[in-house]
Amino acid sequence: MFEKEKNKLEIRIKDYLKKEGINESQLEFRQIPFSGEWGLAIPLFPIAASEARSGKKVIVPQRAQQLAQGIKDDLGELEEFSHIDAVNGYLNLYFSTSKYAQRVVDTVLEEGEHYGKGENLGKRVMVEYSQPNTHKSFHVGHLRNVILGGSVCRLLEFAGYDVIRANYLGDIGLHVVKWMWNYLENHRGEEPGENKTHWMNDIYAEADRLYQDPENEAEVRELYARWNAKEPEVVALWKKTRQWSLEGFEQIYDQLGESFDRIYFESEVEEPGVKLVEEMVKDGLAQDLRPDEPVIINLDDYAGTEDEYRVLVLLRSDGSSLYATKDLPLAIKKFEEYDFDRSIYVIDVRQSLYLKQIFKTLEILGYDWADKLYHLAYELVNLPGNVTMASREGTVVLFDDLMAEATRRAREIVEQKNPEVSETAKNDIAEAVALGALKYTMLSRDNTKIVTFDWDAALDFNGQAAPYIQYAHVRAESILRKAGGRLPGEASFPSELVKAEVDLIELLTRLPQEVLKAAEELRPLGVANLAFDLAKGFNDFYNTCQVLNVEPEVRAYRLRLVAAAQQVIATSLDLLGIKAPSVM
RNA sequence: GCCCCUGUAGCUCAAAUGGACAGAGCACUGGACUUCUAAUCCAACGGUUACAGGUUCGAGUCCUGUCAGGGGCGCCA
Repeated sequence: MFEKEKNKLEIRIKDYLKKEGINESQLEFRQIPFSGEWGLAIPLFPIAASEARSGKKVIVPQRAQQLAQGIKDDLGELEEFSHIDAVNGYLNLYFSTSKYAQRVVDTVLEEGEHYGKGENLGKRVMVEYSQPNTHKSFHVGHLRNVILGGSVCRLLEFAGYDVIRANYLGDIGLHVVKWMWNYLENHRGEEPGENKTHWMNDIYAEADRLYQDPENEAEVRELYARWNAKEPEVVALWKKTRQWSLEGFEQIYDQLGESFDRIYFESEVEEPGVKLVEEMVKDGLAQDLRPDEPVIINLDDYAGTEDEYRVLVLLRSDGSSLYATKDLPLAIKKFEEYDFDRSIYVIDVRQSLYLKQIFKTLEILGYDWADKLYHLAYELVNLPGNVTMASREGTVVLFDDLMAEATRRAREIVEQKNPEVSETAKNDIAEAVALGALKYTMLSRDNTKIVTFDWDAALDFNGQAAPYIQYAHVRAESILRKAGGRLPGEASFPSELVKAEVDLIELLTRLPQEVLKAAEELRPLGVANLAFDLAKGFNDFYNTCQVLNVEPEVRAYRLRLVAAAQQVIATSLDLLGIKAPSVM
């Protein structure tokens, strides 16, 4: 936002530095980190240090301060800045607040929901996320994946990428056959109820228990063989039941506000995968050790490394497929279909080595786009005591159970805070708050950090949490509503702003850079933090500055500031996939 | 045995990618509703950034080692 000022300064400062005998210098612009202050900060340490390195006898901190002072004296008075300080080796330039405050607010209001948005980059990024297994549950561990993947997609889109959302469903394998066996055995003819995923999971969990019995296991194996042989009856059942799962997932994605452009199925890449592996064997790339051992590729041999890529098993000794068998053709298919500039796999950290192997294998196969594949790893959601969530162990918190409880609690609070709004509005608010809280918990910690799921923490709506941010948004909208819904078209800002105003305006300027950073690093955390800071800044402003009951000139500029804050809070929440309600 | 991640306030987490006095929330203590929604705000309390070295003008951040926790490593997904 301040490129013009920065460029102008840079020229003048470099001129000064040249006079000091410093020809090559990289200027670094930062924000002044003091609350209530607003402007550009330039550390002079790097320049002093490079002088020291080039043999000049200087003491770096002293020299930095000396340079800062020299530049300050050389610059004299500048129109854009109220005052300039040379302190601790930094050159601090404080904005003339009225002019810049107005520019920030005007820019936000003019650009509206596009404020902070990047130019179209003409680059295509595919993001694969969610990847649930059909016929199974959808638990809180899966939730982190969808929330992270969804937010990353939004960030990339906002940053200017063309994003393709892909999902990859595990629709084949032993778990499916177990499910079908139990269905035929104990639930024949039944249909899913309202909540399809939960129902599917109950049958699966039961199947898994029954499978422990060797007799049942034998029956499952037999059904597996019939299914492999593509017996029409079994295939028909598979398709029908898979559809139930898909509809169940659709319910969940709707609720989460996610949708996909392309859904891949494991079943569609299995055959191509087996063929590909056979070819790799024929070409001498893979070693076929059957019948006693599987088909493998020794990646360290190709990479010239030791214990880095290890051995990847491509096909079981009985000829049946593995994950790797299918992930190779899947990657190829994705590239053929979408010709992406980048392909991101949102998958938990345990698969880091595995994906590294897949990418390496594709490289060995000669696909020059293999370097465009990227594994976005994130840590698990565990239960207290570091217990991993697993349907088979019964150690899971199902998404719909959590969602129902969170919504119920949110609903109670709405009832208490806002008894006069309509029932449907109450439900909408409760859902937005509950879902927002769940999402924010996942997004406001780093991808590399394990989330320990705890009911009390997950359902705590206080403090640094989505409802706090949503509430700030509600307050802003409320003021705007009471003002009559019309904003003054223009308003000049006074030269003296109070601290809360300056802080809030400074926060507004941070959105574009945070979005850029978050998209680049595939890390929504910074935006999550900014959303909270904005809300805090707004609440502080709300508390210290009257908007409606003040003189017209003050009312005018503050109304515009409120509108700008409302916009930026809404945008940052939107990037996190969190709804910004008008009332709560 | 090798590789990856984590270790910051009692608890849960931040920290503009090496910069100014390490910041929030929760919990605890005290205060603020007749004024734009108190799902709010203010104040106080709380730190040798696991430990030991090193690099640097400057290290929570980079390097080496140690300790602790988690994860991964030929036919699970």
